[in-house]
Amino acid sequence: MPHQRLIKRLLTAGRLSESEQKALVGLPYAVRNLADGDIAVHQGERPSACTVLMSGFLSRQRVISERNQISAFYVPGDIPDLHCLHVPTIDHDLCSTGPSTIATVSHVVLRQVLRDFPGLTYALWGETVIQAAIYREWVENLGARAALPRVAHLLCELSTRMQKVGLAENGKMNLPFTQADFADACGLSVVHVNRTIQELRRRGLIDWQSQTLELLQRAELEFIGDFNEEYLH
Amino acid sequence: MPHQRLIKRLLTAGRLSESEQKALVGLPYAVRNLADGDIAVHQGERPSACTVLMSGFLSRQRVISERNQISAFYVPGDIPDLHCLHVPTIDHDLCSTGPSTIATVSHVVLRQVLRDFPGLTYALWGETVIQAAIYREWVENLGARAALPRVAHLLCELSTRMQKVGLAENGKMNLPFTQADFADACGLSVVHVNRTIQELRRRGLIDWQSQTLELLQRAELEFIGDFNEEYLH
DNA sequence: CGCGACGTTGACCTGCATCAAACAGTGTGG
DNA sequence: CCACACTGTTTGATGCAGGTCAACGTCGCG
Repeated sequence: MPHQRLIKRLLTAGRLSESEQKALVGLPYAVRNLADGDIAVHQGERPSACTVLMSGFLSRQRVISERNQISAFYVPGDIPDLHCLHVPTIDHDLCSTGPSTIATVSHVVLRQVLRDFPGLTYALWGETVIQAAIYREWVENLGARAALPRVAHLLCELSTRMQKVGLAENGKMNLPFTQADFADACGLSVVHVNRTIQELRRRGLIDWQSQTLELLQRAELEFIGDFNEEYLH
Repeated sequence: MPHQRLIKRLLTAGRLSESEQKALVGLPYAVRNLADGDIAVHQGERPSACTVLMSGFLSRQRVISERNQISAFYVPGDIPDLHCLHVPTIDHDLCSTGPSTIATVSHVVLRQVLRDFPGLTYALWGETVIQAAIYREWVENLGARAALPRVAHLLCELSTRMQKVGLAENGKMNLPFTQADFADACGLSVVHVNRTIQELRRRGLIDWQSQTLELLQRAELEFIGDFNEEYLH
């Protein structure tokens, strides 16, 4: 299995033994490069392998009442279709935002390793637990927050997750998302997202241009977005 | 561990072996009865046991920007704080809606059994996977649907989940929820939920009075709410 | 009988959607 | 090197779904 980000996280989170680490690292995988807009996994597919995002971004999306709703963003190290080990079909598209690289790990092989190393099963379960916590936050974000805090919260979340895999420094990172992506994720219109972002800029909270996002005043953003990073640990 | 609903579901879903079943059934637990509004687990707690809902309903809630946002409903057989095996603190209140009965199973004991029976670990991971799928649906529901389909979708989900644990027949079930609960879950105001429900009644789709909900025209409700029950399997 | 929780109704208001058009940046072909 | 097409951002005008406020109805309960 592709090491780097994922493994690093599992190591800190799951406290894997030597042999478990080796088994994980030794998993065979195939690499695939995706261009912006490419779909890694299609809605309705019954994948026979798990996808590990190695670089770039994927978004989980589906058309709901004529809107394209994004229900998750994935950063390097994430395994967006991990749940397919349990549930045969995936009911969303996993779409590359900007270019990305993914690794696929066969279910059959992975299942065998999980049987041999129960500690790995537990660790991957932990990954699902974190993803679930993120969904919960999104539910609250969409259900209870107005546009400005909603966008602020999402910015904080992305920044924190990128930081955790070493892809952001001081809240500065490369983000190939368009405002339309944010609109789809936040359940807002493009126009309103645009105005919201301008407001954040006007207040001197963010600098976002040419695919580079910088959070200029983290604390203030967290305050506005009512953000507490604990759920991401 | 308390049998009934939960075990039945795990058995069908996870294909447990004889010994795993026995281990699960043999888990010691304590029972607690809750009244309407009682809080089973408080936000910020670091529970040392998992909660299995045996009868009644729990809702996961937290105050977000001065609104009480509900991010999940739990029906008998669910384990609302299962993730606390992985993450120490729970960041929501688990609140009883109507009277309910819960069983608590010590983390220490549970962890030991999971070590001894890896198949159980896998099966409980599957529970987390389903919960995550439900969150995803809620994200989409809140992000993309107007009030009427949003409420319709939630009704369909609750009905299906109740049916799966044998607590609904022909879409008829006991539901102690108030319209305010639905408002908190759907991110709508009480007033608007009221009008939405009246619209559903007017169309002859539901009958909901004195804590009894009946879906009169399942197919039409599913159509309106764009509901597909597959994610609950 | 009175109180409190819940449901219902009407009037009014607003945050965000929608529509439309212009602008800026970037890649492509002639 | 320019014309243009295309994608993404920005701005303005207008509309509406759903929020808010306020009051009343209704039922169960101490």
